[in-house]
Amino acid sequence: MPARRILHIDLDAFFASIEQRDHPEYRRRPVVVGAEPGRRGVVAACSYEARRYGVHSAMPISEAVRRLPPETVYLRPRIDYYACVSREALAALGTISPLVESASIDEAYLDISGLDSLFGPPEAIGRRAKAVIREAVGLRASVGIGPNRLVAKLASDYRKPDGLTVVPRERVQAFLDPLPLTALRGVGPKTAPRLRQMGLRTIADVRQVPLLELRRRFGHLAGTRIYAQCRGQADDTVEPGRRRQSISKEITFDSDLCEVETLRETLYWAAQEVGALARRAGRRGVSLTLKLRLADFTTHTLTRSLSVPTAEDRTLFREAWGLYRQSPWSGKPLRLIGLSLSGWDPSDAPSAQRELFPEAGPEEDSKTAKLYRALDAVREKFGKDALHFGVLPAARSQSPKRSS
DNA sequence: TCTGGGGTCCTAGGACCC
DNA sequence: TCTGGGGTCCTAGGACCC
Repeated sequence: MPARRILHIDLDAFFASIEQRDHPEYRRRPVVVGAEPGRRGVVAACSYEARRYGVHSAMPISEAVRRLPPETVYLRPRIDYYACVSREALAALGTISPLVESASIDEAYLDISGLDSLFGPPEAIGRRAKAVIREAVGLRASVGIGPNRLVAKLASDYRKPDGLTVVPRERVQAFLDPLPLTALRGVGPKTAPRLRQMGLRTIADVRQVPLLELRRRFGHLAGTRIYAQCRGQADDTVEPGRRRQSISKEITFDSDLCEVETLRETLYWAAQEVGALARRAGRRGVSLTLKLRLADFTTHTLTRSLSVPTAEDRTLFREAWGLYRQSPWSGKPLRLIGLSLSGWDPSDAPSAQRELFPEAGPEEDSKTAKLYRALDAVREKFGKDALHFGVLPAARSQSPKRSS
């Protein structure tokens, strides 16, 4: 197997940048996309102007409001629209390599092994990736190139926004060594303090710890993975066809809720949403998980294996409601309720699916994106309630079960 | 500070079977 | 009246990521 070369591309401040692209008047102003100020929730994304005030994604919206100046623009996310833009960008990357894997709505990995003869050295391929994104969707991106996914990802993080970093194989250890240990994949808010307590700060420090010691402290797999990553060893494969393992819908109430009828309606709404998404993906699942978060933020899940795979709203609701009623938390005030479907029926073969439920192609996405922009223009001109598409389906119209 | 919503993957215990 | 060992499935919880 010849050595691989992986490119990671990350669209800078994705949600906020799309809004600034579409609304010139938002440019050079702090833009926050996320929860509505005054309600429960967090920042989903923010512009670089907002980051200057110490605001970052996942920060409670209340804290962001405290820090940001009055000219800040607060927007609710338009995820479906951003997903269209994401697919347009992904399609553009397909002109560089056929091996493109979407890692999230704003990131992708490309296998660019052996493309030098076509496009030149890695730097040239990196510049080309940024250029095709710019041309296709008018957004800036940061690119990292390395011998595997870990190094490519850390390289794209290295210089932002609009960065390009290439780490050749022989420079990997020197690149990794000074980075903080939180750069390791799988080292988060729980594991990082435990490593720091061992007197470790950087990846070079963690590299001094023996394999068995890491396994003993963090478990076999996690320990093995930390050990390998410190040495620049990581997954170097790109899987273009990865499909999701589960489909879920959840909602946090504005204030904790224990009113049974509202809970029932919310759960029915969630079942409809999950069912519709599953049917659109051509999937039926056998594993249904109900998620409950109590007033004190403790979270519980209850799973039921169904006898027959399903994507049917009423079945999903019936089973989920049954789980809720027999759970020890039934009747307690809830902060969040959610529903998830997984365990896909293997007979729902992806090939058959694509015929039944074609994924939106680049053309449809570009058309949809244009439609969104046209609708926005109308709203801007005639007010945001100018577009009203008749009667909403009953359960959906009740969907924002956020008690005020 | 007071903590969204969408996911992935891992661990561990118990049931069950041979 | 004492009780192995291994494999697999199911379930709950937890850590992490964007």
